[in-house]
Amino acid sequence: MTATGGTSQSDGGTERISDAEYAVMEALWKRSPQTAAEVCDTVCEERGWTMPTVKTLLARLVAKGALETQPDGRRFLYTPLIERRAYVGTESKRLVERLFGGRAAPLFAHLAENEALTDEDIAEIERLLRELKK
Amino acid sequence: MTATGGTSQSDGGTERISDAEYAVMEALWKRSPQTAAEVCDTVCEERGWTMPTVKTLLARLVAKGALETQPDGRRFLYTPLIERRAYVGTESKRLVERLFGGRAAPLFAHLAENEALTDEDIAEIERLLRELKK
DNA sequence: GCGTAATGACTACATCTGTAGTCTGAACCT
DNA sequence: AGGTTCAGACTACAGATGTAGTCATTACGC
Repeated sequence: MTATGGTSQSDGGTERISDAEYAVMEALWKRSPQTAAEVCDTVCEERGWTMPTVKTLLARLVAKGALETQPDGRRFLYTPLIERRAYVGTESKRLVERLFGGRAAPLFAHLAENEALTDEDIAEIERLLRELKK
Repeated sequence: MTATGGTSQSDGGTERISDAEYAVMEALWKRSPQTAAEVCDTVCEERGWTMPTVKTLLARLVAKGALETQPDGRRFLYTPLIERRAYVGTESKRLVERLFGGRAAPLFAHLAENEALTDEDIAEIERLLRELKK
């Protein structure tokens, strides 16, 4: 289960989560279970969507195995079946594989060159490097 | 001009370069100008494509403004109009924006946690950090 | 000069994605 | 019990993407 493409990832599926679907997942990673209406309250204004869109995306995510449903009266409560950290890790690695031949340092170099690193980032990365060397 | 999505990037277009298109761009970043046949020699076996596929992708990239053509007899020589480093930088930043709220350190943390960093990567990152602090 | 082959132009079709509309039935409310 | 509303199920459609086929023209080779 990965986003936006066609590479095999997990759970026997070849689907990825698209950008729009990801927005829905984010809402549910932040707080779940939620109903479709609640998800819409969270994302519709910000994304300019209406309920039909959210319902479609939810249904697709269920079909992809990314969400599970619990009946709650006449509606469903939606819950993620994949962890955000897993998804984020997969997407990160995919980018590194695709654009940097699997090596993280060139990615880092690009971010550094484009001033995408704050002082805080740098401090934190240094800390992580120290831990890595243990 | 960015890949796989719908966000505005440069040259007045809203198109992104898809995965398949990216493979074609990679061939031309490595060596250009090239004819369609030459590109196919480079990518067709590895990707399991045939000439019509390559020709379509080339035409789409031209339409997207990512490639330019020089007539050479009855065929074109294709040349990238965007630099690999620009594209790679854009995609890197996009991932960071999308999944990490614009902060690079969490991305780094994810890669580190998933053992995506080699000793060489670490050494190189440390070197880059030293330069950044100058 | 003639025949051939290469290649761009154009088309095809399936799938995915983005966004939304319609309908029906059952839960909900009075 | 009856009326209403909500939400899932289903549909729609456009654009993007992946992969490939067909055709016509002209460059190329002999």
